[in-house]
Amino acid sequence: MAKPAKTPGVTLRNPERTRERILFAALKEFAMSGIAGARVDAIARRAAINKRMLYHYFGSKEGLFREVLRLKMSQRQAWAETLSGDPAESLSFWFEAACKDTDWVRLLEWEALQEADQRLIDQKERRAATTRGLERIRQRQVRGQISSELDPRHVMLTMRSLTMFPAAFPQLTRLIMGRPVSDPKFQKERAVFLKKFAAAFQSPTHRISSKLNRQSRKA
Amino acid sequence: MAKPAKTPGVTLRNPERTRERILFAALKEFAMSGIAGARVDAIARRAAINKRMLYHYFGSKEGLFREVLRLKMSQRQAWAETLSGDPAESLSFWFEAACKDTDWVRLLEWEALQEADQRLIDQKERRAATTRGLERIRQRQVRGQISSELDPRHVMLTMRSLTMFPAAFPQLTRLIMGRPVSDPKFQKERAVFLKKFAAAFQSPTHRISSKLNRQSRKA
DNA sequence: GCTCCAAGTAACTTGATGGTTACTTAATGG
DNA sequence: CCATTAAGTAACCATCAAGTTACTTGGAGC
Repeated sequence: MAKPAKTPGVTLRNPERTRERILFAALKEFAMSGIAGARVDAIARRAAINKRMLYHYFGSKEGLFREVLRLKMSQRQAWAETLSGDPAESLSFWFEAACKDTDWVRLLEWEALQEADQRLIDQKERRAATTRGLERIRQRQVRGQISSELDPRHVMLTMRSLTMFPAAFPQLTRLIMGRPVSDPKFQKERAVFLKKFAAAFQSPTHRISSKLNRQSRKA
Repeated sequence: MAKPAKTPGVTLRNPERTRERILFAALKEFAMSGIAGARVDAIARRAAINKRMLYHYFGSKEGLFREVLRLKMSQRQAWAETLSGDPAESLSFWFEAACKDTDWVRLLEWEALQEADQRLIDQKERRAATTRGLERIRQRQVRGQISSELDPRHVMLTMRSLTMFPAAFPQLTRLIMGRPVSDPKFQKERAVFLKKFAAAFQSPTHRISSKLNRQSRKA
């Protein structure tokens, strides 16, 4: 009997599915507790697999963490390349993205904290992605969407700061804003603010003319 | 024999000194490894005291963490009240402060990550301090140093973002800037950038006039 | 059907770690 | 002096958690 293939998805043994389950469960646990705080047993329980399989596929807790970070990173990067636009749009867009994908922000935060100032996990690809990002900023400078007076690296660092900070420090944000970061009202309000604030990246001349236009229209 | 008081500082038993040693050691260990990652034995070793004393004074690891946070917080707040000034100055100032006192940034980061969205540690005092900070921003708005069009809360959140982010995410900063956060060259450069960038907080009219002046002078 | 390997399981080991017990000793005040 | 209390020590323990051992079983190819 050649068997009807393997009745896809209903076989008892299913390495890929198991791997994915582990990765997804690990993402959640690592985002929640970090690499030191996460419990291997908890990951196994959440993934509904035997703990041994985790070592089978990933060797160690650290190995698993690396793989989780790598996976999430590649997902995001593939996704990030697609969009471009003026700072006003991308600022608020990335801010909202950070609020929605707090797992990612937290993963980066855990990475920041453990950092035994050793080599980064996917250093090479991350460098490449960063370079591409800087290039996109330069293009926008040419197009006049961003002031050419500003160093692209500083622009990028500034944008990252503005978009990620609230999700990274929810307790401070709440203290300042009086609302939890998860509150849609806060997110909306902040997005609006960032759109206005994005003018800071525009070249002085652009900014002046647009402001003057808007004001003269009113008058 | 009435004994020469207690030959201050050289007595064998010295509760205050012990307490301080523990707190200082704990600050270091907690900043380095977080609450879950820090080893009580490591704290005891670093403080050169017996582990038992730690429990004698602080009850538990968490209790110790709370006390450390509280102490550091009160130190900083007392210190923060002193200075005021225009955004250009305070932005770069607080940025440099964050780079220098990474322990503090990391402590806040650990707090952000553990946050079982429970009540904050020194909530009351922190709320009060935040309110005072917002008040100072309003004063600067009145004085015209900050645009009155901007919501003080958003201004504050933005300033915090800009000043703390690099110290909070050294790995990202390094990726973007090509230099470690600890590099004085980076710090200087960023401080200069922030001084320029602080113009974003000034009211449009102010900005326009100053820009126009500068440009017309050239022309 | 049979073999063989990867997928999967349960129970165990080993070491670390937060917290404790049971004790000693310095200072203080009457 | 002496009693009492707080500071300090060393050895211990229960627990928890990462990683392993030793085993079973599904399924693909022959």
